Amino acid sequence: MLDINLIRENPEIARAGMEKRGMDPSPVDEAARLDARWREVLQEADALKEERNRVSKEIGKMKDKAEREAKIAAMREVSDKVKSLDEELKQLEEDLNAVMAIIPNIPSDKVPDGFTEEDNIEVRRWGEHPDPSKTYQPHWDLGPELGILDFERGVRLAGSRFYVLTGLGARLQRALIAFMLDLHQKQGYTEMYGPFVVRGEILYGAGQLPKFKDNLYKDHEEDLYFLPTSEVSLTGMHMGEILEEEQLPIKYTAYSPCFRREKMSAGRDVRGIKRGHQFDKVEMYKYCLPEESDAELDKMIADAEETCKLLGIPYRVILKCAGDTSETARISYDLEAWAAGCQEWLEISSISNVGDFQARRAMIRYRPTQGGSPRPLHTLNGSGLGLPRALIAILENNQQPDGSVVIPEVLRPWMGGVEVIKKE
RNA sequence: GGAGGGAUGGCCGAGUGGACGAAGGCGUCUGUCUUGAAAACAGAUGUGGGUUAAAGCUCACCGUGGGUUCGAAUCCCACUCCCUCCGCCA
Repeated sequence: MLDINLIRENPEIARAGMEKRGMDPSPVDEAARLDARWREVLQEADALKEERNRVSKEIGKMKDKAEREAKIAAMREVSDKVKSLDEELKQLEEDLNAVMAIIPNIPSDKVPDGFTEEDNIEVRRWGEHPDPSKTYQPHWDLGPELGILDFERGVRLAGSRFYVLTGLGARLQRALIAFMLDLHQKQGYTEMYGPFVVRGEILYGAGQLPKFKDNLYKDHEEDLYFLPTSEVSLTGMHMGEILEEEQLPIKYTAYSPCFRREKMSAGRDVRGIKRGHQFDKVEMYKYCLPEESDAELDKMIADAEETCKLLGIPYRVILKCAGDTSETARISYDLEAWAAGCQEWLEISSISNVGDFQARRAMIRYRPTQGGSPRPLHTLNGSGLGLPRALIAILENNQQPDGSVVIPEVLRPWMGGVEVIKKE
């Protein structure tokens, strides 16, 4: 949610932001129009309420019966007018909120122009690629051969885009989760574990609703949705709160499964475990002062990179172009892991500075130490990392000529002495 | 699932139709006093919106949403959450 004052005073900035993303900027004008009308009606209603409040107090003290009755009759009329104006206001507010909810965040100046992946910029690379002269099996062949991945049973249980990790496959994923959570704690994040379902208002605050309604799983009778990412619950954690400046920055890490209907990517990435309806993720999240969010973003990118480095996953850092940046973000960097089997770069982490966009929407503010009224703070989120794609990178890149897979050193404490996953 | 009790400001807590944005206490801040601190005393101390150059004026907010009324923290309805007891259950 943008600041309504921006729409009032500098609508051209919001318009330019939408245009940079390749969107039609007319919602900005619509918002400005609704807001102007809203203020007009509000002033009218407030004036009548002032009169009603004032006269009603007088009525309470009146002795003269006739005069009293006359005033009551007059105020009855005023009240009727107030009622109809309030209804109009409510409608205007709903309309305005609906429009404001679809206006995206303004991309930072650092975000390159462009609308597709082609326009993203590679910032840097790290790591040795597996020998390109050799062939590596994609994980959808390798996994079942090693007996650690079962697609048929996933489909039996829940349909397409579901799979089962079996034996050492499940254990490897658990090792990754434990490793990442421990690492993020060392990096200064507090581990959180919360509900995997949340109320609609929490999703709204995080900017998932109304836009991604069709991508969410929902309980059939309660107002509860399955998390599409724990970013949602980490945003909701302090919804409506006023934090003290001294508390900032707050840094959280959380593991959760993520549930996505993937309606918008029907038919894409259907092979393997790259894009399931359910996947696990370890998330990093920060609440910080506005003036510190750029520096905190750089640190978070470094934290995600460290995760890849320790796992020995070769990656590149991508700065996303305006059209490819998520609507809640001012700027997003992706870490893409090289997967030697399917021969592609896989988005393994996406790290964003959201600015005050979610904070404004979720009403998360801080009180400056200097005093003064509460201000919206900044939030950042990043995956650290997505589990299926980390698994893919490890399985495919660490393949040996005999088809076995070497387990990264850092994961072995959780693998019960297993160093290599071999065919039985 | 059944029965009952409750939700008020940073916290505790009073308030059952008009002088209540809300007593009192705690906390916090400022001042007086003091070498300094404590104590005591005095004052201040919510959030959001509109308007305004500013001061100010004004509207809304007592869990949420509706309703009754000239007027609602207070009365009515629905919902949410919390607590206690009973039942059931991982």
